[in-house]
Amino acid sequence: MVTIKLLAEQLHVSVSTVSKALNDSSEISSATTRRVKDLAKHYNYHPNRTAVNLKSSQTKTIGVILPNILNRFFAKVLFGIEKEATKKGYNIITCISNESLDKEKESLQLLTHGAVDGFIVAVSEDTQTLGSFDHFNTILQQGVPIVMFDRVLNQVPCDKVIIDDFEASCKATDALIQQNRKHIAFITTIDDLNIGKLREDGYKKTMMDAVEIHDTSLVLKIQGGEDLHTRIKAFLSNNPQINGVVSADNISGTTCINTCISMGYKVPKDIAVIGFADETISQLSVPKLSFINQHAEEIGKNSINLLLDRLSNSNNKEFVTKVIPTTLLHAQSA
Amino acid sequence: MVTIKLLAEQLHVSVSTVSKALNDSSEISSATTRRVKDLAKHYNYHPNRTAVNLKSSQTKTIGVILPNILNRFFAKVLFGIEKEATKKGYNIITCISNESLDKEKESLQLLTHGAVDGFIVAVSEDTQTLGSFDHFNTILQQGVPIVMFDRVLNQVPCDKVIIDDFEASCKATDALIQQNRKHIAFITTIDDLNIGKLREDGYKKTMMDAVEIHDTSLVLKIQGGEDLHTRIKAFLSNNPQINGVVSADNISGTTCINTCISMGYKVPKDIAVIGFADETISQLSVPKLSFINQHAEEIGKNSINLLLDRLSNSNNKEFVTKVIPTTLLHAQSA
DNA sequence: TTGAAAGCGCTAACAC
DNA sequence: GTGTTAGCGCTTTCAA
Repeated sequence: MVTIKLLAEQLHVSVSTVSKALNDSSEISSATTRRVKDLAKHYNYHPNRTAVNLKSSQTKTIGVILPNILNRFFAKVLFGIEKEATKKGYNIITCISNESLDKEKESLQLLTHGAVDGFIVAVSEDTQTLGSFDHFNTILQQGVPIVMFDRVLNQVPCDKVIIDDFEASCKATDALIQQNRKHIAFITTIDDLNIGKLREDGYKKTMMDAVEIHDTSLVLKIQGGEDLHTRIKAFLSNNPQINGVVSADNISGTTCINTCISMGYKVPKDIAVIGFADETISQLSVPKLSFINQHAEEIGKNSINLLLDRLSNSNNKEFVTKVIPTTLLHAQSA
Repeated sequence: MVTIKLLAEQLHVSVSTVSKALNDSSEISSATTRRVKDLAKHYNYHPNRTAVNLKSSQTKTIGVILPNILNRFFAKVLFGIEKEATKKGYNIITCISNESLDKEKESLQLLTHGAVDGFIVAVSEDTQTLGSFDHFNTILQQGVPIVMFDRVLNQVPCDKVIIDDFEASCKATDALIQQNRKHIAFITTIDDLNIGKLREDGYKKTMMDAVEIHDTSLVLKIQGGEDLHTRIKAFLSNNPQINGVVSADNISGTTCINTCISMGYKVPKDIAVIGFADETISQLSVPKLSFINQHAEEIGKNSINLLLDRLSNSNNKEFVTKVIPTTLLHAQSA
């Protein structure tokens, strides 16, 4: 490894001269600066990150804790975070909690002590179910900032980035109602998450408020491990009056369309479907799924910018909760 | 931040005593060790990672450079890497090259100088197209080990983890031939990647070798940005003799099934489809896609283990290329 | 059994 | 304009 010391020896100057020259200090003559930089280039010298980190007590890296990287939404948020982080000169350490509270705690612990400058996290299912939040507050008290996104904990005082799940679901349901559909079902595989409940509430509220409907019984809750197609098919068979579906997660909408088609329904004529998804998922069905776009990349970008803000302004601003607007995109299924 | 120094002062002992006690050195009396550990727990002391890193000149973190995290295959490999890394006490810094050579170079550069102990990378499309590889060899010469997976560069002497794309494609094609299908098409969206070419070669070889077939003209190459459904529909219309399809990537198989269904074909009766995918993707069509499973998680696990091996055995073993066997999984589309 | 001191690579007061 | 020195938090030799 080539160090400042080596350069100093070769040039018969002191390490501080080299350091200053490398950092374009005005104290150093331009001649010396040139010599130093030339030699540095020649040796392909780059400052040792660890040493710089220790000296500056910051790492220029952010810990990102995700419940599940195989979920396209989280992958996309990560993409957004990485992109913006790189632009701002930060690296990201990714930890996957796999929906487990213990893994989440462990990752926080491990990274807290000097490995990262702050955290971006979407809490695990476990954490949300168990209502556990002490581990976050401990970190916060040590002065390490956290930004939570999507799955957030109200009991933790920190910056947050969310979408208005309730409103988005209202929007989807209402779009179906506007098409004069009266038998609208709600399908969810995320009943155990807060955002799942919010989306269900949005659906129910909209249905209750609609003229001549008031029917909120058409709710299908599917647990992990169950076969989507089988459950949906049975559900549709048992409720032949259904002519619209709101899907709360990012895969059941697609499966719903495919199931409808396989059962001989025309989509959207007989049954219209709206899901929470994105352009890519939309393309996976024929007809293409109409969807609520959550702008996952935007969520990632906002999360890291909120964090970097907090990192640079040590002054204690009020914590903010940023709501990223959703968009209803009419593809072909509604 | 609570440091060893603070503990030492509180206990009226030296920092070295504290350090040794914390590390269970036999030099220190059990009484002192206890006192130190108790106070450490009381203060929730944990060693500063950066300082330990600087001292030990290792970071216990691995740089992972991926072309595209939105591709499910890479997300899954990352999942496998993270899981195994955590088990072995390593963290991972994730960089996304976004298929760009420049970003790939930049990430390597930035992390090389003391930020990570080694790299796991799948090279970008750019890199492969341009045949650029100096940036890897530079890193290697500095003694930082690299493991390449899936998209590998023959010109770079390092450990590699791949699947036998040629063989996998042969296997898929042959399965269709065994069903007495003679008009088998090949659909690809990854024509510009080596693995894409290998899969095409496997298909062609198998077709040429089959009795009474020798027809390898039914190849559909789709570029990024084009609409899959539209292209596939036109292709199938123009070639009504097609009764089998091998899809080279992990989305066109699904779209192909949906397109077939929408055109009134029975799947697999009229047209059978096999893609490169996994259980989750398979579920997105009705009928479910039969697929070549690449065991992405396994690839991740093997990659990091190869890297950690290389990290611990500084002895220069021969570089290995590990081939992870694929599995043909018959779901419902073939 | 404990402590002093050096050093990992770097930066930045402070001297010269 | 350049050099000396201390110190970031830790480990580890060596001395006591």
